Formats: sequence, structure tokens, C-alpha cells
Amino acid sequence: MNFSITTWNVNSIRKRLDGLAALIEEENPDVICLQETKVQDHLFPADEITGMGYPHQAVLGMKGYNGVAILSKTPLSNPEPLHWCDREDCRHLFAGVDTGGALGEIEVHCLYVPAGGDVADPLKNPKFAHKLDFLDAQTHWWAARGDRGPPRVLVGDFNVAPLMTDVWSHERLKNTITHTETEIRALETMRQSGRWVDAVRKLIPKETPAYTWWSYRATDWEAVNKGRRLDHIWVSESLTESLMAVSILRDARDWQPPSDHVPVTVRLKP
DNA sequence: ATGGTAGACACTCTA
Repeated sequence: MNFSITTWNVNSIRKRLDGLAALIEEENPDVICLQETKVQDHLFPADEITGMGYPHQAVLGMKGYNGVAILSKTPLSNPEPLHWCDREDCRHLFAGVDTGGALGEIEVHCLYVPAGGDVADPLKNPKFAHKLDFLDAQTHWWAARGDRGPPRVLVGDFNVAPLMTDVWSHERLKNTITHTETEIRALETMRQSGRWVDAVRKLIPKETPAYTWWSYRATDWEAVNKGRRLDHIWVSESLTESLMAVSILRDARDWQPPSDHVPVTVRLKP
């Protein structure tokens, strides 16, 4: 019995229900983690999503911004919202998932890291300071948590493209937020503190460009192809040997109406 | 160097 998980920043779940149905048609994942749902919990389209085959849902939303959700075919256990940096932002939700078969129980974390604004100086730009604080807080939390508990998966929009091949031009973007040395270092520190493995880069060679986001502001995103890999799937070391396949659903960038992010899926085998 | 688009929401914020 294999297990598959998808992460997708939908930029409003209510605008993306057709896209969600298309994603399910294409990938049929066991678990789907959404970011930027942009909806309060009592307005979350739960019934529609139940009708798509995902009756088990954990949601953490607020009015207008942010918002994360975990959708599952099988029951979720102990869903838990987390709030960071003394804010009520809805950016982190986790739950247990019974994968059946040999993978057993795993803990799935759905994360939405702050974008960080435009100016790459935390002293001048509070949004960038918040992003760095957020990554630092995650670093300490994962370090304190240690290796207790079941195998873990951490997915979401991390808003950082760490490798040179995660951006369309390392030279042009090295001072642009999402690809600055400062935040790449902060994300790498967080990865090490949680002993995480970048599942996507385990399966796609580091030399191969891989993007999951293309700005809405380009007239022809595909021709220009100025993409970045902002969406990630990390797994705990114990799951490394189970990694089977990854797919980045580039076609989704043209689904109507499109999110600026596309779904990323990883398949695990026992 | 600048502005380009999308979404929520109700004016301007966030990305």
C-alpha cells in the first residue's frame, strides 16, 4: 500500500474548487495540504471537498489572508493548529494520518512561511524580519522536539527557493526575497534542526531546474519561464528509503482560473 | 527603474 501527498498553494480555495477536482483527477493523492485558503473555517467548502473523496479535513483559516488545510481520504488524528511569532496568522497545522500498510502512522505538517515583502533588509522591512523570525522559531521548535514520535512529513509554501536551480536566474535573484543568502541560510538551519530531507531534490537531480511558482504579473508565464521553487516536501530521515516518485504539475499553471503556484506530489512506498 | 496581476473585501492589504 503506497502513500501519496500533495502540497498546493491555492491562493483562495473558493476560487480553486475546479482546480482541486482536476488535481484529484490527475494525481489522486491520499492527502492534500493547502496553503492560502483565504477563508474562515465556517465558510470552508467542506461539503464540496467531501464530495471529491476527502471527507477528513483539518482547517485553520482566517478572514482574507493566509489559511492552511489538510484534506484526507482516511481519518486524521489529533489535528493541532500552531501559531508563531505571537501572531494569530494561520500558517501551520498538523495531524496524524494512518497510511495503512507498512508506513503506518505518520505526522503531516502543512506550513505557510511568510512571504517577506520586497526589501531584503530586516531592519528596513518588518515583513522580512517576520519571515526570518518565523524560520528561527521553527528551527528552535523542531530542535526541541527531537526524534520522538512517528515519521514526519513537512510540506507547504516555504517561500524560499534555496538552490541555484530553484530559480530562473541565480544572478538576477540573489538579492530578491525568496532567494537571498540570509533566508536560504535560515531555511537550511531549520532543515538541519528537524533533520529533514528535501524529498523533491532526492528525486530530481540538483542540476535540473525545478519551479513550482510563476508570477501572475508576467504576460506569458510559459514563454518567459521566470519560475521559482517555493513549494516543498520534506520528510524525516526514516522515510528517505520510501521515496518513490515526485511530480510537479506544471500544467496546473494554465488551469482556469490558475493559482500562481502548482501542486507538488510525492509518492512513498513501504 | 518601474510596474505588471490576482484575491479578499469594502479601502487597501497581501502576495
